[in-house]
Amino acid sequence: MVTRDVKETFSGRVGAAPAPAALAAKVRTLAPSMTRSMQRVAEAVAHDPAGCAALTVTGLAELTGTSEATVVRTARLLGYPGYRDLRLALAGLAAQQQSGRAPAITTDIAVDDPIADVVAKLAYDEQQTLADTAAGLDTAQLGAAVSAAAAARRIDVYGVGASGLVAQDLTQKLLRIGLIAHAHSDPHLAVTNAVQLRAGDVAIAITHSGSTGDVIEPLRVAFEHGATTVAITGRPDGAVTQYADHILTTSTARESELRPAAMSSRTSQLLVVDCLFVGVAQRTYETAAPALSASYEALAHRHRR
Amino acid sequence: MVTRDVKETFSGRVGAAPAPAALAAKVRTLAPSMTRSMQRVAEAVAHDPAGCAALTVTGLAELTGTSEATVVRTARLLGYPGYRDLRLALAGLAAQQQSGRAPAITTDIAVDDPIADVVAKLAYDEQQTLADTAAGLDTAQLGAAVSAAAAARRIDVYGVGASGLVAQDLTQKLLRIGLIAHAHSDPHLAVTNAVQLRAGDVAIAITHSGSTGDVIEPLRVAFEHGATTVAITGRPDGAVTQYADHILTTSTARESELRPAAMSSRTSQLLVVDCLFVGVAQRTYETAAPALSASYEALAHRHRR
DNA sequence: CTCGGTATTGAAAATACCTTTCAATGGTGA
DNA sequence: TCACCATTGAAAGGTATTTTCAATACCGAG
Repeated sequence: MVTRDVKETFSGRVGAAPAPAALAAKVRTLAPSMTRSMQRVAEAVAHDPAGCAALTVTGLAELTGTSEATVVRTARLLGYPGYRDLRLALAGLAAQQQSGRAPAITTDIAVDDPIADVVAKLAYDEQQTLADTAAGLDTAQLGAAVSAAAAARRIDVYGVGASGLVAQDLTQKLLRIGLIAHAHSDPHLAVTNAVQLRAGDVAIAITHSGSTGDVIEPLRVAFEHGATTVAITGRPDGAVTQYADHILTTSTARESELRPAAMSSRTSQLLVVDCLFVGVAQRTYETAAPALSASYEALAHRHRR
Repeated sequence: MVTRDVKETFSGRVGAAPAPAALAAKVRTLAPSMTRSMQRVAEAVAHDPAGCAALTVTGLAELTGTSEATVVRTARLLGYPGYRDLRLALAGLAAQQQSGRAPAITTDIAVDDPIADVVAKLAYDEQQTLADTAAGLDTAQLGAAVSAAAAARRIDVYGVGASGLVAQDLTQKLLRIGLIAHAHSDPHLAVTNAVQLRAGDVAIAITHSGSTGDVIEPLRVAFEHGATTVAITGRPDGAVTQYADHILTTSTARESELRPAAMSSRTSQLLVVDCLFVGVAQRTYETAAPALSASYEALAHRHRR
């Protein structure tokens, strides 16, 4: 193998598209994978886009008590070629906020919140999660995943815990349009099934943390057997992505004591899965449409009895 | 008299404030006082703000067939300290223009919609569903259900098909805070378990149509054995409600060929289930909080290995 | 038509800003 | 405790921007 010197330049670049309005979401998504100083920079940027847009690298470095190098690294991690471009995006964001809507302040759910507040806050947060996810989703990656799935001989989906339910949701729907799909939440069975996959098949791993071994292992096997692999994860830098041909990023809303991460990650994952499904249904419309109405009929009879 | 060299720097500055969105107007106002080359630059800027924002001084100078100096002079005339700041304003303007354009999300998803539209429409629809659900949820009923569940000896949840996943989601979370909860999607097992229930237990049926026999039957049995029964349904007039002490209504968003009802009903059901969960977690905070952090710890270790 | 003066312009120097390198540091696991 | 790797910022190295300045175009008067 040829070893090549890689400039630090592109090493950290994770997100594909420079996000316009999805910046705050992206910061949250990538925050866990950032170093402390980078987090400080990211926080400053997310907290006051307009203010930061007015600063030079040096200024922002001073403000956050870090160095220019760190600022540039952060900009790279957020998906921009350099600080200059991050700054431009920031200016855009600032303009949007100012002209547009409210900055959306979310208070956490407290133990003594009345139930009506709980409903309002949860609904708001999940709406926010949806918006963030949609904004941060790389449509090129999604399109590629859709194409692969639509043409697949067979689709295996891996997910454990809360993600397991999302995996089942996806397969339920894919089955409805006549595709061959399986959800595996048992890691052993997942691996033994993964060895059956070959080129033209598709394997999809769903993991919020991006580091769930039980899900990575079957994806690795599928990858090595030549299947097209897709990762749906909240951590585009996670271990799972090294075996993923296509990466679909879910957004990470902040969690709190009473609102576990599983809640918003699930919302985000489901949206991605829905998009994937509709995309596949579009591509296979000829067969999908009659299959859908057939299953609809079948259920209608079941209810009527 | 002392003659001093005056830098060209501030000579041309005319406008007082850097214009945010009124840039095109400013260009027109100042055009007559501009030299020919400056007019070319101003015209380019007014014509395609987004495009120019992507260019460096040198780029814009080349594009307009002028020099960097002229570009800077034009920026100054427009009221900015230099080209850098004009460029930032341009980026902001571009972002505003773009966001102002409505994505035409009112329409249904069509077979030939590009994938980006699919994402936007789905996200929008699900957001709408959430808002509708939150607005239509009866907090009194929800509060009653929460009280019952928080005090329950045991909680059984019934759901089949897509609702089965929601049932599992709920039980997963309730288990996490130390409650005893089971999800049943097998109607036979559901009924045989329902006969075990008695006063102080809670049975929850989840059905979008409100008429799913497989779910109604176990709820009826639970009801007759004295358990407190809850129905989560999109049809508050459905058959399921006759055995329900508390009714939680989910919203019914319109469906289309490519977007089956299961999609938005699931979103709606999940919100209701989340509210129920958080409510219960609040009431049982003493035991729920340590249980939540314990399960968090357990998972963290699993990922770290 | 020619000349002197002024306005306009761009090439190139100077500067500010951004990016990269690299050595020092601090934390982590063996 | 030691060796190692990740993290960090100082400073070197490049670009982009700004300024200078000389060349040129323009204009009105003689």
